[in-house]
Amino acid sequence: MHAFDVLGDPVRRRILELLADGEQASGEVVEVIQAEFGISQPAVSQHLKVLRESGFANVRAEGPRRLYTVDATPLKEVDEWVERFRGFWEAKLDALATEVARGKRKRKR
Amino acid sequence: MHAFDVLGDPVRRRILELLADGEQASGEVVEVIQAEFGISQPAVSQHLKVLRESGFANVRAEGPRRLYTVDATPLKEVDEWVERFRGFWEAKLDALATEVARGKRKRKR
DNA sequence: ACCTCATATAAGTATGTACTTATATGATTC
DNA sequence: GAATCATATAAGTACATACTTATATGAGGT
Repeated sequence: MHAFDVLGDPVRRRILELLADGEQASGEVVEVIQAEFGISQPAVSQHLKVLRESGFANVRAEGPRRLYTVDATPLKEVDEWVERFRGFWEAKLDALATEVARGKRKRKR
Repeated sequence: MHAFDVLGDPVRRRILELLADGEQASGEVVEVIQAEFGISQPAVSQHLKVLRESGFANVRAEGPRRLYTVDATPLKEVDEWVERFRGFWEAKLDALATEVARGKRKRKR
C-alpha cells in the first residue's frame, strides 16, 4: 500500500497523531479511536496492521500489551513529493500580499 | 474528497506533476497519462474533474481547449499535517549518524 | 448548416477496502 | 490448568471509486 493511500484514511491519520505523542499501547489507541469514530476493536487493530505493514509504525510486546511507536520514514517520501509544490502556494501567498498592498494604496488615494 | 484521498491515486499525482511544469491542455495530459497508464480519455477527464472539485487544479477555456493549472492550496494543508512528523525522521537520521560515528570509532580501535 | 476536433458527462461494472461479528492466540492471575 | 485480559485474525458484507463504452456539448473551419 502506497504511503498516500495509508494516509488517505482519517482513522489512520488520527492514530499516527496519537502515536506522535509517544508510545501507546494498542488498547489506549482503541479507546480514543472508539470514542472519536465509534468503530470496533478489530477495526482499529486492522488499521494498526496497515500502519505496521506500510512502515508507519513499529510494535514491541510488553507482556500481553503491544506498544506502538511512529515510524515517520515513509512520511519522508510524502514530504519530498509535496516539496516540489511548495513554491506554488508561496507564490499564491505572495500574490495575495501584493493584492493587499494594492488595496492599501487604493485606499490611500 | 479529502486532500489525502485525492493524492491517494497515482494517476492524479502524476497529473499534478505534469501541471507543475506549467499550464497544460486536457489533451496533452490525456496523451501522457494514456501512454503511462493505458487508461481512456474519459478516465483522465474524470480525474481532472476530481482535481478541479477538490481545489487542486484550475481551468480556463481557450477555444475548444481546456487549460489546466495547478492550485497547490490544498497541498498546504497536507504539508502542515506532515510537518508535525518532520522531527521524527530527523531524529532517525541523527540516530543513523550516531551509529555511523560509533562504527567508525569501533573500526579505529 | 455540417463536420470535425477537444472535452465532458452518463450509465453501468468490477474491485478494493473499511467495516462487522465471531473466534483464535497468548500472557497473567487465581 | 481454568478464567481473564489484551490483542490479533478469519470470514463475510457493503460501499466507494476507478474504470469501461457510449454519447452529449460546444467551438471552429469549409
